[in-house]
Amino acid sequence: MTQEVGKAKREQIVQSVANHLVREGFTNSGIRALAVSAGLSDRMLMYYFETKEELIAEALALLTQNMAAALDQLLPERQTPAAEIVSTALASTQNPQLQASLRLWFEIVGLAVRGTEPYGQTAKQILQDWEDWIKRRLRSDQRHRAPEILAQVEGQLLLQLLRA
Amino acid sequence: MTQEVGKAKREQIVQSVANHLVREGFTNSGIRALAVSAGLSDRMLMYYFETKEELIAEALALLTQNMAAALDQLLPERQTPAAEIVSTALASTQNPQLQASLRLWFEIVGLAVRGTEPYGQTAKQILQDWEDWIKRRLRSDQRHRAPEILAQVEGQLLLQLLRA
DNA sequence: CGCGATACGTAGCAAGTGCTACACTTCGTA
DNA sequence: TACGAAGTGTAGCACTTGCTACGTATCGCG
Repeated sequence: MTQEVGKAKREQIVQSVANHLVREGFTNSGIRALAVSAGLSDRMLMYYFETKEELIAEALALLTQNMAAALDQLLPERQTPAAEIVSTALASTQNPQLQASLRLWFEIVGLAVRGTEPYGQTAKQILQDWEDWIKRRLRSDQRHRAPEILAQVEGQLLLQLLRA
Repeated sequence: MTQEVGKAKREQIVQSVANHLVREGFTNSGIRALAVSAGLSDRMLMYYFETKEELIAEALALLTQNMAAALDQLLPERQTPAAEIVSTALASTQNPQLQASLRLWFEIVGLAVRGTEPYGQTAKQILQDWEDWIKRRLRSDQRHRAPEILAQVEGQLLLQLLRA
């Protein structure tokens, strides 16, 4: 079971690993590369985390939170027409930081479709966050359109990233 | 450079590898596993193909063709309202064979967003095939909507596969 | 002081990766 | 029938993967 020791250090490591994942993606993210990014030895990584999967899961959870927060900053929470929600979401590819996160998102999707954890759960959570974000900006009588709008956003983002 | 020998055998190997990829995805698709699926030794795989990348690229090219053919069978080539195009495309997740191909597609996307070849080129090609498929079914005055419809389809497929 | 928990370095293992060296047979053709 | 190309088996290399064994330094606390 996971130890309760070195909480502050753990959190700092998780933050470093999250940054690494956004920058590099999942290729070249072995424990040695992650350890370098976090400024310690791979030996220490396995000291603070029982398995690599545990480490990745925590980093992804952190990124999920950050992503949700970034979304909220993107557009104030008020009644907004669907078209504006879509165009605002699409504009996020202009921001290099957000674009890197989106690349990572589609990598997670690629892993999640095979059902491998923790990617499946992470993907569902992120999708839910997107949908909630959209719902909070739609007029109440429009909320049922959220999934359709989400699909439009995801599809357009995919096209934008692949056609770059 | 690639040799011109054993063309028939090569094609049969490529077919086997393509089937393997659809079934298994890219994880557990090392040359040894691919060799077993193709019914020969990994040694022979490297005899017919200079690198693994060459083999994968050819298998993906074959799958791209097959996918385009499968799409054409899905809906006859005639003027069709956008909504029907979308719903027909979405119904493809009901067919297990097509669903497996779609999973692979999103895996390819995950690799392509980092620009790693041959996935980037393959992804662009498949996207183009989808778009052409849609265009051929739209009234001429509706063709400009093809990218938007494609986005809707891709987004809905993503949601369907992830929420399963 | 002494002792146990926390923290860390060095080295390495077992399995898997793409790929290769070398020896051998089988075969079509001249 | 001889000879070179095509085809194949056995073994292994160099490297990366996640993870571990073992020893030691440091620290708070009784």
